[in-house]
Amino acid sequence: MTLHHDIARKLADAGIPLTSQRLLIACELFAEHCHLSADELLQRVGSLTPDISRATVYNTLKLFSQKGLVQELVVENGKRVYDSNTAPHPHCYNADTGELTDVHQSLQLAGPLPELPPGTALERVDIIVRVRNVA
Amino acid sequence: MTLHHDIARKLADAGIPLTSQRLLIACELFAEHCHLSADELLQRVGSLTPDISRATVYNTLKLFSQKGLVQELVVENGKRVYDSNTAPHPHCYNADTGELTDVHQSLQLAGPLPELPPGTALERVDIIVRVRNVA
DNA sequence: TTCAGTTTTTAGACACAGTCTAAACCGGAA
DNA sequence: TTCCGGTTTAGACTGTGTCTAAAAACTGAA
Repeated sequence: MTLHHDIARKLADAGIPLTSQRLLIACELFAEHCHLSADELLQRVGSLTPDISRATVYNTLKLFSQKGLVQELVVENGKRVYDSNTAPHPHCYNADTGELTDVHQSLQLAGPLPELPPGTALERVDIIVRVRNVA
Repeated sequence: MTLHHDIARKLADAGIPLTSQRLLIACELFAEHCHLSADELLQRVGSLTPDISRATVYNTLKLFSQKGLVQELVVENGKRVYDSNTAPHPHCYNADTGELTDVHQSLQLAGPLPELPPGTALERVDIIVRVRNVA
C-alpha cells in the first residue's frame, strides 16, 4: 500500500474522481501537515511537472475543501491557506511574520455557544491565538 | 458637546492629529457599531464629499487600527473589515452570505491559553462562530 | 507676513490573489 | 470510430490593497 494508493482511496471515499493532477496536488497537500496557500502549492507542484495550471490548483483546492478533505482558513493579508488537518483545532498566528501554526493543545469554550442567527446552523468555531514578536 | 467634538477628542487622545478627512472617516466609522470594509467606507464618505481619495481611506484605517481605535478583522474572501468595537468579543460569520455580526454574549475559553511560541507575546484571541444558512 | 520644513492628501500606476471563459483535452460508451 | 460529459488549460479579467511622486496644507520661526 503506497502513499499514492492511500490518497487515491481517500479521494474515492470523498466521491472525487481521480485525475493525475488531483493526485499530485493531494500528495503535496497530505505529505506533511502544514498550511499551504494555493500559490505555494502551485509552485511546489509546478516544480515537479510544468504541466499543471493555476486554475486547476484553485479548482482542486476548492473541491477538496467542499468535500471536507482540507480546511480552508483565512487569517490575514488576504491569502487563504489550506490545512490538511480537518479536525477542529485552534491556530496560532504571528502578526509580525505571518506564520500560521497549529495549536496542538485543545481549547474548549467555557459555557454554551451563543444563540445563532435565525435560519442558520453551526459550521465550526475558529479560534485564532494572535501573537507578536517581543521587541 | 457634539458628535464631532467627541470624535475629535477621541483622535486627540490616541495621539492622532486632526484633519478634515480623518474626522469624516471617523464619524462614519463610529456613528453606528458596524463592520465596514475600506471600500464600503470610501463609498459612504465619497457620497458626502467627492474629495477624499482611496489612499487616504486606506491609510487612515490602518492608522486608526494601529492606534487601537478600531479592530481590523479578516474573515474570508480576502476582504478586511474594521470593527469600531475594540473590546474583545466573538464574531459570527455567515459563510453563505458573507455577513459578519458581533456576538454580544461573551465566550470564555475553558482552561489556560496554550504555550506561545518562544519570543512572542499574546496580542488577542479571535473567536469566530461560522454558520451556514439551513436549506 | 513670509519662508522653510514637515506632514498629509492625492491620482494614478502597480502588485497580488483569485475568478471566469472559451477552447482543448481525455476517457468511456455506443 | 464518433459522441458526450467531465476536466484541464491559457490567458484575460476583477477586486482589494499598496506604492510613488507630486501637490497641498499645516507649523513654527523670523
